[in-house]
Amino acid sequence: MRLTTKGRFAVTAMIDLALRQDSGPVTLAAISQRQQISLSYLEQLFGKLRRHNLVESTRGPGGGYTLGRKSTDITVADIILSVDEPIDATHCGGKENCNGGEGRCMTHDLWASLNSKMVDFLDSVSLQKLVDDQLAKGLVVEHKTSIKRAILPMPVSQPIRLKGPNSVFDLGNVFAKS
Amino acid sequence: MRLTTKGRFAVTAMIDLALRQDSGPVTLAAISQRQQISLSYLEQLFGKLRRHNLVESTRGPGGGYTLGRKSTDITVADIILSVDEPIDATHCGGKENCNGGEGRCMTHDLWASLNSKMVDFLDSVSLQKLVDDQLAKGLVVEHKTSIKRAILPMPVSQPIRLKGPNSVFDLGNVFAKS
DNA sequence: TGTTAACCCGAGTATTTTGATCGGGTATCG
DNA sequence: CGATACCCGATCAAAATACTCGGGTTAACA
Repeated sequence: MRLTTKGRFAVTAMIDLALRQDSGPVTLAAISQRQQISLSYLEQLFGKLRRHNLVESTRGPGGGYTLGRKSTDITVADIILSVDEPIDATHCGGKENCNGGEGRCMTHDLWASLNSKMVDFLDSVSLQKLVDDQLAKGLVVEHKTSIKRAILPMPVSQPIRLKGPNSVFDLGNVFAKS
Repeated sequence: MRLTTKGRFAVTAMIDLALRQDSGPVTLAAISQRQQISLSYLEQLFGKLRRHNLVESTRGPGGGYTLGRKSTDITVADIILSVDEPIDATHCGGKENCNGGEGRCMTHDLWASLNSKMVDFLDSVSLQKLVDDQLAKGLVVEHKTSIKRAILPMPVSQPIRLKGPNSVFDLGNVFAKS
């Protein structure tokens, strides 16, 4: 399990999607605008999310993405594991001198257990929970105004890269009550 | 909060230290050998750990590191936050268009709360707990054989880089019980 | 039928982080 | 003094991150 902004972007996008999918498929272009995430980057992330069945896609005009299953059945762990695709690397690679004599490489089971606890935790938070949190905080969702196909030119606001791989979780209020 | 192998290295090294500090200061060279982490990298990590008062250093021959406080009073969160030194970056940097109209940037409080839950969790696991886990798993600690200063030449086994930034948490058994 | 909206996808890029190396310090024990 | 060990900064290769580009394919609609 890895925690980076990559996962954060994915979770943010999924919340945006969950908030709006009732009025039909949501386009990545729309999410890109609202959440200030580059369109192409979203495409990469949603490619993974789709391959993990967390979202379904509809092609062609009026298309977009919808959730692959109920938002109560999608967890933060699902999302993060989909995009991070970590797969192993235990530094000792499960190889030779991992077990011998002087008890080296405590790393293996140590992190396996700590990691599984992390996953358990993130698995206990559903997408719906996060959506509810947002709604509780007063976020107002504008539903698409009636018509299937709104032909607004959409003045493309380019998401600006603030800093490079800012693989960072906000730590501003670590000790604040959630 | 970020979870990478950097934090894992730090935690691993701290466990090693906690396991052996009773017989006096533990040298980084020794940890480097046992845990297969490059000496210079350890120096960087322990520099940060020392600045955060998690460890104390003794210079000169016979010197090394000891814990800065009881292992029951050091948590995994302490260690990871020390070396990762993340500090912010909310993509919108708390700047302008974060609040306006259509409720953009849910990211802020969303991740603040999720993050603080993560920290709460990692803060609930003490270094002593991890040490106990290791001991329970049958790890045997060889204490330094009596004398203060053992003058063994220490055949320097170079830690081999297996792959680059393998910033990865083992995911082998995500669904295994801890 | 053709245009257009949208997904799709792989190749390529700049920046940052990672993990390590090097080269020099400084404190301290004997 | 001299060895041990902490200290520290500069530098580096490899990788991951965040993003761009350029071209697809699918499908609604006129």
